[in-house]
Amino acid sequence: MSVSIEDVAKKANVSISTVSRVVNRRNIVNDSTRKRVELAIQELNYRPNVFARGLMLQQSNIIGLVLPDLHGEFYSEIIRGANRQARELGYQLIVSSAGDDQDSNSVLSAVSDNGLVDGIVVMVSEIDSKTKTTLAGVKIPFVVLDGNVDGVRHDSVVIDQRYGAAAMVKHLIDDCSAKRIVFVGGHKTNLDTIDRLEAYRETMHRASLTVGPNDVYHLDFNYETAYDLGYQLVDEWAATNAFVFAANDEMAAGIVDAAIEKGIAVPEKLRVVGFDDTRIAMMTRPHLTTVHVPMSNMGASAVELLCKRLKDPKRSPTKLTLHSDLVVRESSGMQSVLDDSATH
Amino acid sequence: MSVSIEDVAKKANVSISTVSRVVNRRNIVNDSTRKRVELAIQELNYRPNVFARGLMLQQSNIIGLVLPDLHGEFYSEIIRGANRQARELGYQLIVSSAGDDQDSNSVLSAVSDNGLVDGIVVMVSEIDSKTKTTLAGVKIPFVVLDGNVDGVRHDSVVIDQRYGAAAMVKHLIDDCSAKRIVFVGGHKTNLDTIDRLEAYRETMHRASLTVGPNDVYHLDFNYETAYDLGYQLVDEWAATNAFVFAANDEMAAGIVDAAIEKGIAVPEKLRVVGFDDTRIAMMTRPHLTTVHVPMSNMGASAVELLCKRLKDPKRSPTKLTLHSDLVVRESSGMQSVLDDSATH
DNA sequence: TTCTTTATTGAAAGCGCTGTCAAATACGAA
DNA sequence: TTCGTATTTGACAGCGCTTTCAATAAAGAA
Repeated sequence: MSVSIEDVAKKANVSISTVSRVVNRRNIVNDSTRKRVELAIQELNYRPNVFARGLMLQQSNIIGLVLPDLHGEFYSEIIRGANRQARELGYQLIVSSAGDDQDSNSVLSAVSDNGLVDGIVVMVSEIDSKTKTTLAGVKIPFVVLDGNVDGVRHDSVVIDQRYGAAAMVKHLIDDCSAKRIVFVGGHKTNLDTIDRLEAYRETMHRASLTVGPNDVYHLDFNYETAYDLGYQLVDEWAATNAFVFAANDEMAAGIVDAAIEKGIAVPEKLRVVGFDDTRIAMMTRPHLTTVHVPMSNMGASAVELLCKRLKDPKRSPTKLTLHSDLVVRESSGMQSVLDDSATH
Repeated sequence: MSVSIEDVAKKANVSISTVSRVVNRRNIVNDSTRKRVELAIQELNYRPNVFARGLMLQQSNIIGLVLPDLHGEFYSEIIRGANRQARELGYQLIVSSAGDDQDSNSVLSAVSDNGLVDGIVVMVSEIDSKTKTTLAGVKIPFVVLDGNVDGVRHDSVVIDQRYGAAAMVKHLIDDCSAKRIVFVGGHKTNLDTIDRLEAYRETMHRASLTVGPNDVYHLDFNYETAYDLGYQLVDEWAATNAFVFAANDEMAAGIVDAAIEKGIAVPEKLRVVGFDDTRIAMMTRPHLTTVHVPMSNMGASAVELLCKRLKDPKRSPTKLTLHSDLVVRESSGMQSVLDDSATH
């Protein structure tokens, strides 16, 4: 069906070895022969069969990207960054979502065990022992995105979220005179939630502010649930002059909307801030004060790291830390000098 | 390195043929042998090498998804739907963005010519003769998403956007008493823009309303540019009691924000509506009246159609039309009875 | 008993490619 | 002339798998 190396060889009147050499720019092939072969390749529009090649070389130039979900701006940006970087380095990207129907472990092993991909970028939103076992059993290089798996050698790309979260809480306390801050996170076991929550607690503690029993909520990072929660509690929050620190922009937007729905002005009566600095932060009214997370860069860096390891399997495991930064906009109730640059 | 069929054969004390038969559930293998082989497979955690298999079978169970871009909610949802459906049907998905650095044609031929993918879902935002030529040269099955390429046999999934756009314009005229409607679209050559613009013109014409020389703008579907345009024109629009029909939610959000920034209340002083019904439509204040486009479903349907053709190469080309629907929310200035269901 | 028929298994070809090794050729040196 | 040394090319093994075809064993028919 497709044109094979043999067709080219016949057309150029050489052996398949010679064609292979021309294609792979291996040992020197005589100039005139090379030109003949190249012409034949072009005329037949020949492209080496990836399977035959993969079978010989034991590599595919494909890398896998396994995410907890594919939903929303956050993952979209990661995919985008990863895809761009992969192409740049000559790789194809296979995207998988772990959370859908099957558990992440089966997806992971399915992707890694059949030889299709040379390596994997995997993002784990929570690490249980099962995930750990699966990951430990993965025999091809992988880099963990936004997480760390103790006891298993691997590269990783992480965000210094604690810094960003602490900066945010500090901003609310120092610049906006917050006395009470309510934290709305994702699931209790979610890694990002844990980091951000801890930084929040620590910073509160350091400022001698208490975290009350009704000051921490665990939702699921979605707009709708945050809206529902907000709809119930927004009055109380406004009455007690509480600030709301949501662990992502979507939830912040949900709470903002709930407040406005109930006639509570943001930021005048209630201050709400988010996390991630997705496009949502700029599309909600008022614009969200948030913490910038370099999403696209995360994807790209993870791919880059993986490809480096693919090239040099015995380099020592690297942990790349990307920075998160406070972005002050309107929803925290303080028009800052930073605003201009943040608007960009 | 990896465990091969031979390892399994040795362990189970049979020939590789038998192992292959067990794996592929082919001819009946004796029960006791089968169990022995299955045990060996499990113990060794054997998975057939995709390259060897692909080489024999001439198929990979991988399909390609080529999109104009990977940015934002819209494409994110398409990827999500496509990915879910692909997995369900036993396929892997390779995602590529065409627009980034290289032109879509080179991406397309790169993806299709090396045998890696069994078929392609391709979304083209505009069709020039070059794209057409490339597409005509693709030798594997492909389905065109949200577009049609004359003269080339292929399946396609399209949205009846004209219907949705017309319904929107009618809504603005009939329910909201619009006399002037400004259309803000994407590039002039963009297929979606063309469809929506034409439906807009036609519906305006039918209602005996004129489309003035300053009533149509061509931007790029982005929030920022729409914000900028809005910032300049929002006063005039409000003064002339104009409605704004943006060709996607992002641009609508940008215009809404520009208006609010300038102290023009939406929808009281200016009415703005969007298109696509992305999550953005629910996250902007006021919530956007928009046209629902089944994004996730588009991805899923395209994949499904492709897989059907892969199974039965000689079925006649199918054109699947998905429906778009008006979703009335607040930004068009009319609280409708539909609102409840739309909020969902 | 001998011949068919059926169930089960193994041997081996080959998918398209890379890479090793040896063959063929050319050319200058001894 | 004969030999050594590059230079260039082709033959062929084999990557891990599927699949055809033949071999073997088991079981019934004649």
